[in-house]
Amino acid sequence: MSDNSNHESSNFIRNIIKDDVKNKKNKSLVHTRFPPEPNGYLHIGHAKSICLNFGIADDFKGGLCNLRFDDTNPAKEDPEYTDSIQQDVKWLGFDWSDRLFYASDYFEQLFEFAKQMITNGKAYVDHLNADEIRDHRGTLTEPGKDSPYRDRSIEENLSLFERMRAGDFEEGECILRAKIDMSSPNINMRDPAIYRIKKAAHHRTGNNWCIYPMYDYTHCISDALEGITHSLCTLEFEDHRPLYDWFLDQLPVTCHPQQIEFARLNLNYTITSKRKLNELVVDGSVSGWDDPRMPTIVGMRRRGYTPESIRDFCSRIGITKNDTTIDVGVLENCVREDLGGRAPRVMGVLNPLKIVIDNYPEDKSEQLDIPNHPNDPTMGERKVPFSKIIYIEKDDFMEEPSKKFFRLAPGKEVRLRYAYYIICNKVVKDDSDNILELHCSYDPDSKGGDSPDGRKVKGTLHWVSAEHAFKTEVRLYDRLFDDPKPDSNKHENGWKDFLNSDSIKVVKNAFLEPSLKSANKEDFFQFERIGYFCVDSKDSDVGKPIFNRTVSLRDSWAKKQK
RNA sequence: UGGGGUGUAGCCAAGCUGGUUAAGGCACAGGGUUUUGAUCCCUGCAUUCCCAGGUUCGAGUCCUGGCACCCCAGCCA
Repeated sequence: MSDNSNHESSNFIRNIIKDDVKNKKNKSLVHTRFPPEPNGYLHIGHAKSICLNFGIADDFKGGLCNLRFDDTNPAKEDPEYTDSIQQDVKWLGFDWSDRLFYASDYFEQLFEFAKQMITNGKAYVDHLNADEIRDHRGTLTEPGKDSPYRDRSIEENLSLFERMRAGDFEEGECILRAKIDMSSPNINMRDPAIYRIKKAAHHRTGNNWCIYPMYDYTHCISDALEGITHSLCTLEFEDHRPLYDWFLDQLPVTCHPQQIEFARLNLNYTITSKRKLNELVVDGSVSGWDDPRMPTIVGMRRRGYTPESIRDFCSRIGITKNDTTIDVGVLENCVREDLGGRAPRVMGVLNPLKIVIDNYPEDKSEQLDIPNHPNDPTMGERKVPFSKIIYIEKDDFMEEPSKKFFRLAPGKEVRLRYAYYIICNKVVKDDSDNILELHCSYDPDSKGGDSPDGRKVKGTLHWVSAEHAFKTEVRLYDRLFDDPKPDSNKHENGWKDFLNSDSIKVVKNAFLEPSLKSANKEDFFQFERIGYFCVDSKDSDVGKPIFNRTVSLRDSWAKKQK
């Protein structure tokens, strides 16, 4: 199996950690965490973070990585997501062992810490409403103003905060805020909210709470409580770092993790925004979070991407603070490379053209022994039936070929892969000039695809015996968007205008070699000369697999045609 | 116009405390092998590191000054 994930190239975060280990910081321990909010499905951008966090833990002796759900907003979170996230991380090949945590596990502790902050004069209950708070916050260039409630006594704050917990106030009536500095040039430091009232049931704590802690307050404490050494997050949290450090400095925690930020993943022709992906699901643009066109982990899995290929991708793109956009071609190349080495080869005709081999006996058929992989004999062979009537791909025939076309044409000889040489003698058409079938003759001496006289044929075509063909549905997927930046452009009607109308083409009756009838869900193959396909995990039945195209083969001929 | 970041090829990205011909991958272009126009294998692809000055025997790496782009004004994360 190909797997480069253990041979990460250096990046600035690894370098920092390497130094920390060398300098015996944190007793030379490395402990990271992957902290998703369970409010949606994981996507390729999360894979980058997962590979970074778990990858680093794997690379350093004794390193650990926790899985922690950042579940502080009951309005948006759901067990559907905690389940899928765990499956996805596992499927990607990572293991959090017994270290599965929830921020909600810390609610009681978080509450106690908040009371301590009040006691220390570092937090207060503010009765300004949301609009007033915004007005008091100031702007990017102007300082904010203190709330009139900022100097309430410790006793009053304590009692008010207890009453918030007890449910004495309505949502929006008041919040607990940190008392820092309303004139800080960093807006995050202008007395940020710590607790807000939300009378909503939480997926784990039920109705135990009607106040919920905010991210900035919860995250750093959760990290500290778990003994995290390096807290890796994306760039937009960079100016939250002073707050992260401030909270930990106020509290009696013995661990103070180092937050390090890196750039999130952007892919061209792709959208990675939970909100927008959700919109596609809700409005029916795709069939669900696991639609094979989605950049979600479940979607990519169903499309035929392997964990190995995704990990390889993540290691190739690197980790920096540069705001960059990766070419999806890199991703596609990663699956091709992985599957190229280990996908069994098979033959299937998607767009059939009938061929009658005139000199092949009427009722004869034979079982040819065909290797499952041209470059890897250990993958064995299979039997593929051959007979008088076969199908080839329509594109593989041209009545009036250009000089560079070396597939089948009238009077031309080609090889049927692993079978025989055939030569085209006659083109049969209907009244409106459509080609109905081709009549060819074969060379019995060329069995297997070689002729004893050593004559060369340039073209080799895949084929399927008509009477033996297994007919099933094949789906040809393409990019979901046809614009490289569907996200950023201010197109009149928004990003959905860039949805690619050809992102799925369904071939209802593809003609596949019969061995494919017994393929199982998630099995992958290379359909020779076409691309990589996998058995759809949802819509397939035993004996009736349906195939999804993961990615096409590189096609320099098609490229030349343009 | 406040604060925080980033600028190395078409797209990513190494480049440790300044030292030699500026890694590697993707893409692209040529050539070879080939029973997949696939794979594989060669070869080419930044006199130059956002720009301008400066320090130095020597700068992508240090200094100064510009410029460009990204993020921040949720009781979201």
